[in-house]
Amino acid sequence: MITKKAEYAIIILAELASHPEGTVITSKEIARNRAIPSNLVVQLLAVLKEAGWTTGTRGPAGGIRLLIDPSEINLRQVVEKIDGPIGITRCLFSETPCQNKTHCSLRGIWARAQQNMLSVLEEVSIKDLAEKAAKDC
Amino acid sequence: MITKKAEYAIIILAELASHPEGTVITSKEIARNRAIPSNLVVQLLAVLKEAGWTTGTRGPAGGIRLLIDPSEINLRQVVEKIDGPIGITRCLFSETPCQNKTHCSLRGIWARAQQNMLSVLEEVSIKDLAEKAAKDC
DNA sequence: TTATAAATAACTAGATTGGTTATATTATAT
DNA sequence: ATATAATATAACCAATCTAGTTATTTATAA
Repeated sequence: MITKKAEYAIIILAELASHPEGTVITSKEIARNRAIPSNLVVQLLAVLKEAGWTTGTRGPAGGIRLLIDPSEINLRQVVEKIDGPIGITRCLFSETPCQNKTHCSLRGIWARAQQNMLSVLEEVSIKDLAEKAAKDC
Repeated sequence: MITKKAEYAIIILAELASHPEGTVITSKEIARNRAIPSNLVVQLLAVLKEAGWTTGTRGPAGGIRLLIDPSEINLRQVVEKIDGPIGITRCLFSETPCQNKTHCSLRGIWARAQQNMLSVLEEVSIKDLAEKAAKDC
């Protein structure tokens, strides 16, 4: 399952993308605007920073800003950065397929099902999402 | 995530489907043939029976057999019978979409991704799987 | 130098997963 | 009849994962 943390990370990036370039926003503002527990925002920003997507300046008037073009990050990338590799079954995590003949046939089906799902997430960028949200309201 | 139990249930049904009609196979034989813990096979058969897909006769010379045409059961049905409703995110389980504007936009994307995955599982029946496995070996 | 903000790290309750263990029930071969 | 082979049912458990919380440290603008 895609975790709530991954979903939060996407929302955080969308929030950052929807802010004017050159300006910063504090982690607390993000938390308030999006109703995410403040400490979780901080925790997730650490990972987003490690990915090279965001950066923060400390102290008064400090805050977070995007480092990259939001059209360059897709949802799959964010989910995998937060949750690690995606696998709809445990089977798809193991390197070697198992011996069982039915099981091996299943592996291909799981892989196809998963790829169908991932292709949707790959198609949608943070920018798409931020624009879509703005249009909805 | 689709659990190992659901995967086992699919394998059990495929094993049953690959046996000559009219004959039975014991739960222990299924366990041995497919390398599934024997007690888990029993546990899962209880659910498959409840679904109306299998039945068992007790006593010596007893065993399990399919009650329905294996082309009539698809993988999604089995997974949902064992694991309950499938949801790639927690969001898709809640009835009402949340207030957050980005979040609500996300919901539709999750739903599309999930449906793309499920359609693969819906396309494949237990019969398909049993035949595919036989051909592979 | 002090308030403010990010950054880092460690901890936790509750749920889920993948089983195991124990016991009951039933049908049939002898 | 009765021992036995088989299904059936229920309760339990350790390990892992999830969604957080708590505490501490570091940097910087005023």
